[in-house]
Amino acid sequence: MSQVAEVIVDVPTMQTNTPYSYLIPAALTTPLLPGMRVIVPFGNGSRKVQGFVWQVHEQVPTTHELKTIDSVMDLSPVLNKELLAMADWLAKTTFAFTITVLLTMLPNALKAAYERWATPNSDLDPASKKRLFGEQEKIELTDKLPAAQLNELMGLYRKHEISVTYEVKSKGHVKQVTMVKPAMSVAELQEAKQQLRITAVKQADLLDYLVTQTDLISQPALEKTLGITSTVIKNAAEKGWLTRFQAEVYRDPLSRAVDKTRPLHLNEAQQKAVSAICAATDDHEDTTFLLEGVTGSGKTEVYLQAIANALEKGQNALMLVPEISLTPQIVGRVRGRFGKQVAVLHSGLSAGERFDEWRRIDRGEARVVVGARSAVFAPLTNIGIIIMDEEHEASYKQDDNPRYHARDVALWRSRYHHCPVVLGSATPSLESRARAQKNRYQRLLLPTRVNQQALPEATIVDMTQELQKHAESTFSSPLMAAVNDRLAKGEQTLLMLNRRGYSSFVMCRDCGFVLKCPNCDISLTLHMDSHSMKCHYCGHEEPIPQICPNCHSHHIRYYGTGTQKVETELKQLLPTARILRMDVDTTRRKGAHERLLRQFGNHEADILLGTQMIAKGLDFPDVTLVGVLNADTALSLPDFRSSERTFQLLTQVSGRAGRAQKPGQVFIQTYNPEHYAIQLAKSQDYERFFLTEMKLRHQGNYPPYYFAVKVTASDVEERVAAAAIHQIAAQLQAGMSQSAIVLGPTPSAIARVNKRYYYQLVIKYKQEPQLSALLFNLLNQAQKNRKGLQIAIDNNPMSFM
DNA sequence: AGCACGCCGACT
DNA sequence: GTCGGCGTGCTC
Repeated sequence: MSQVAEVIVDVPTMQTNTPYSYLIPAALTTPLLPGMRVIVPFGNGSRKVQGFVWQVHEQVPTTHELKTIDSVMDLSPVLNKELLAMADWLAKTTFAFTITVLLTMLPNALKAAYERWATPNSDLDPASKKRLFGEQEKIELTDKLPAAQLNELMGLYRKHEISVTYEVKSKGHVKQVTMVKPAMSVAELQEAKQQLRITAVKQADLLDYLVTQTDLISQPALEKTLGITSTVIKNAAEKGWLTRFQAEVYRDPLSRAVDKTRPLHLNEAQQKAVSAICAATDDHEDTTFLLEGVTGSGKTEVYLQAIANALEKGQNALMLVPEISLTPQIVGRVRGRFGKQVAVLHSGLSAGERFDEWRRIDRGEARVVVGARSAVFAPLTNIGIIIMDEEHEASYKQDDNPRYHARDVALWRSRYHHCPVVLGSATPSLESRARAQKNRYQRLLLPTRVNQQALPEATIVDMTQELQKHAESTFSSPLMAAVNDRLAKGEQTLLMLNRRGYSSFVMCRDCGFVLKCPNCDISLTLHMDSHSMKCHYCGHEEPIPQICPNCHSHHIRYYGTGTQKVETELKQLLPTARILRMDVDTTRRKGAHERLLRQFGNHEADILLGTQMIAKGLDFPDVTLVGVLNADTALSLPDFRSSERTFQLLTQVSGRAGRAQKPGQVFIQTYNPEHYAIQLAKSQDYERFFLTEMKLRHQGNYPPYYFAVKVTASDVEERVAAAAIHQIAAQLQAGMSQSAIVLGPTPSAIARVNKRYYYQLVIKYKQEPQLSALLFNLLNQAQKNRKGLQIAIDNNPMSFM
């Protein structure tokens, strides 16, 4: 009896979201295993797609003929058993297609690149052939081809006058380098040297080198060390002195040497935490620890020692860090401790570098993985510990399909590997803290800073008062006095602004007209660096208006506050201060982030002005002052998590002050000085915040008391989106129990993005066994509607907006 | 997704 | 009468 492979094909639709059966080619030399990539014929004609082998089993009788796998792309599976099982689970819980999940787990380099090529048949008339193909034998059918030409070619294809072939390629390439090794004995080489003409200096150098060096060396490296050209080496190869061959190399994203670090001495609380975690690793228990430690309490050292223990026991470690704080500082500390066994995965890597790091993990050459959200899918085996730093960070949730939360995946893997998970934070998410309360998680506390330094003293500045005292300014007088004081002392200041861009919008003072994006429901943002107005959602760009397009007045002005504007204002107030600005615009280029931090660390600037990204994980000993310019921005958002976000951000950024010997000071400028999130952030009282916020969540039936699902419908026609969401609401209401609450339907907070209208609803529920099936049913129906209506389901959304 | 099939309007 | 528009259904 022959075998059949069940294949998940790379066609992300609801109808094809199931394995398809294929015959296995008889000529296969290696066994076909689940997790291998294959190329299969799919659909009519000769269309070929990439697929993943899901299962292999004995053939059973079927109603229709099976096609045969075209070719196998891998010698060994790119996805192991664990990752395949996880993909199945993740597709079900996030309402995503299995293929989408599988592709998310792999580096981009392993995704398929599809090509379609057209070749003329013999009965194509010569004139058309000349016109369409010119001198070429075949042309590629891409979207870039003019539509008319593409249509004509497809017409000819239907008439069988041309053929279309499909090619499926792997995007990534294994980097190869030419290696050189001596091919003669020392005596023979010396003999060869005797034969040289006296002027052949370079050849003599090369021979000298070959005589002494028996190790392998790459050709580029050899050329560089000896100062010779490739011609010399080529000639040498022809003369038989040396042989050249291709070898695989890794692109090393961290070529800089890192200083070795040694384990630090632990205080009592740290020691207790490390012991508890190590015991769980040693006993193979899937305990979840919530490591709650104030900023500067030495959480990283706890992580490192827990990782060291797992490595000693022959197990591997996974460490997740938010993208924003995946700074050279953190990576350096891990690399300094564990050296070359560390692989790093983050968005700053090129596709090739990412692929190489992934392969090092896959082959077991890297035993510690440090990375952002998607690193949770690293192909590590035998995991002994999983760490998730800053577990409350919203960036752990992916905001497009599959809408997974890295924390959920980490917990799944911990159950699979029977290993502990450490969720670390100074300000845990309410969900996690509530689970610790119920003893589902084990709580570990680090109550004091390692340097015995008191937490910084925080002052709330009431900006409504400031506004009355003097003209509108971003900076209050107490904050400016403090900044001046640091400048005089030669200490450093962090200033955080809750936004980006120069100013949030442009408004006409005469008629109130605000310049908006033509595609989206959002005002355009002024960017001084490019002298243009940009839409942060669709990327639309247009010139800055000089006169109001509505009433033609010249009184069109900038409103709101952005980092660029604040920087200009700050430079006027403090002409001598050296200011560094760090936001999305100044850190877009690769390595810019790192460079800015190094400059600040080297004391090349007095003030670091930035957005949220300066709040996380930075550790500069000379920073003694932190100013939050606008604490409110997030508070005014109509979302159940806005207080939590504000509290977390303020607490995080306050922790940046006074990390070393000098005491720190914090100023929080706000228009809501009495708000509990701001008051409790001032006193750094996480416990009171937790209790207060939990009470409100309880009253409002919000998570973590209720589960939530957000459903969004979008269409180019507003009516279609609105009608769809109302129909969905009715359908869901009918299928759920009385206790489920539906919020909406309403237009989304940004009701139009990229010429599409968005409508949404949120379901809050305690227990709805039918809901999952209802939602899948919804997706199934939506798929039938081909006119462009899109339905998105976000399980456990990070926000209701 | 991508392709074929099938049923209706404007043309050699 | 046909060419080709796109609405509908299927892909092992």
